[in-house]
Amino acid sequence: MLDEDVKTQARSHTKCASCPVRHRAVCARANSDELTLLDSVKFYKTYQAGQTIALRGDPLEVLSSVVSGTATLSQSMEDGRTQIVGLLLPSDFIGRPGRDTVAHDVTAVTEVTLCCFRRKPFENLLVNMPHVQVRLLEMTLDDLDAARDWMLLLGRKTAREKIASFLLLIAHRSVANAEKTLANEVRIELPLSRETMATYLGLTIETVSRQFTALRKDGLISLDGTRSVFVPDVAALAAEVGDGE
Amino acid sequence: MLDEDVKTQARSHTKCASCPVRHRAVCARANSDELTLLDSVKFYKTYQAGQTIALRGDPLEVLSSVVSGTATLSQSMEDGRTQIVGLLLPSDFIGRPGRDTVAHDVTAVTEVTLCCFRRKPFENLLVNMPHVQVRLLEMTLDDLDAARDWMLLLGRKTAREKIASFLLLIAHRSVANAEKTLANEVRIELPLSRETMATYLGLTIETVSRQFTALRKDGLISLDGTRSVFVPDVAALAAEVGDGE
DNA sequence: CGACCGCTTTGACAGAGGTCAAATGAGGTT
DNA sequence: AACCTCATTTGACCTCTGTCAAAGCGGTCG
Repeated sequence: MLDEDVKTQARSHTKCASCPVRHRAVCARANSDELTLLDSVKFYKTYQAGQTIALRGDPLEVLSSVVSGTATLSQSMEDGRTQIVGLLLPSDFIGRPGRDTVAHDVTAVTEVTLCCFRRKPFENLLVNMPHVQVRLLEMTLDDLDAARDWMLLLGRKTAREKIASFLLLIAHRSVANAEKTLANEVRIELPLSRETMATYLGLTIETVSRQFTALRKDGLISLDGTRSVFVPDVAALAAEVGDGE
Repeated sequence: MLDEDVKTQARSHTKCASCPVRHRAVCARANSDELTLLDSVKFYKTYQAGQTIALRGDPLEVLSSVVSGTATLSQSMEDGRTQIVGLLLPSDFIGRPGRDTVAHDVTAVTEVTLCCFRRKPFENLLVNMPHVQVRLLEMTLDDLDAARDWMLLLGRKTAREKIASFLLLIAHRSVANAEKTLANEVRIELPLSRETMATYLGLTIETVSRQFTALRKDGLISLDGTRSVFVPDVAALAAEVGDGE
């Protein structure tokens, strides 16, 4: 994990106190003692858009939290078919204490900054950081719920429902810091290209594009450029996802 | 969770020492102190095939391990479309410490016996059972990996690949107790009906049935009745799943 | 033994989404 | 402004899987 090509990386330290994900990441409920421990061993690392962060099967030497940017977890078949199995947005955790191999490919889709910990020291510190331990289990359970929700999407939803679900997912996650409820109209900045969305939604790029066009023609969204989506009526879009919420 | 309709249930105690899942379940690495704790609070509960064990949104009052039988975790949409998001086989854990609501519908597909713990007492004991705590995180991570593997199957695999993957999954899980490697030929007893398989694989029952027929015509499997599958050449079937393993 | 019931298989057909190919558009660069 | 590149959109067509319907099969129960 985390190759050593220094040309494309940057390292630096930032005080946890001023960290943008301080209250949502694995350290969310750490007390000041725990925070001091973490602060002493962490280091930052930045990856450029498109860069591979880790490959399945690599020795797992570094665990990290996403501080800024977007990355994906993906799984591929021999013939190249690929499915994104997780979106990594700021505050998400990468890697598993207790595992010694990377389970899925990790790729930066925008410039990504990670707050990294070497695995062994982190595991050793963990016994002295009960709040971090609990938070880690909690985040893992959240990831599991998210994965299972996505299974319903992949197995049963139509292309239109998939796109609507995705737009609302991004809308929710991007306001997660601020208010928890969505306004009646929202502007969404998509962190993913059409192709990456397709890989996440179990579709092809053409189908994604056609569904964007269809939603636009139906007045459910309007586009400003290709990455900026305006939703004039969130409830109307939510009615397209098919399930209760 | 765990409704109180006594007509369809049975309760009893069994010593952990003689438990068939003692070395694979959440108690796998419990020491004798921890085991004594668990033993003192656990109780067994049996559900009939087809019975609902818990529904999404129910208050989560009981956590449990599957001792025998097969159950499913599933998620449904308003219009009835349903996706099974997890198979629960012996040794699997149901429920999440720290959550107060059931996240997915749980249904018995065969007669199922659970080893149950009331949630609050279990959570309190957990701080005194570090080995159980670690095992729980480990099992949750395994579940997460399994869910993500399934996302690849649901999003990208063809019907034939899905069936082949499923057969090999069941083959592996049913010998998990004994040897870890699969012989070159295997007999598989399916715990699921065609319909339940379809719900798990993101297919319809007709497609599942057609793929069984196709695999049989291609000599990759033979059927004895409808639930017993003989695989004469495991490697040949494995070549049909599409991915590395 | 024969009727019945639920599960499974098979058939005919339709449609959603994939494939292949070309056109359009949006950013950069010179 | 003209050009280049790459992402996106659109079009035409095809195929896999879903839908609807009927037939087959295996138990069970009178």
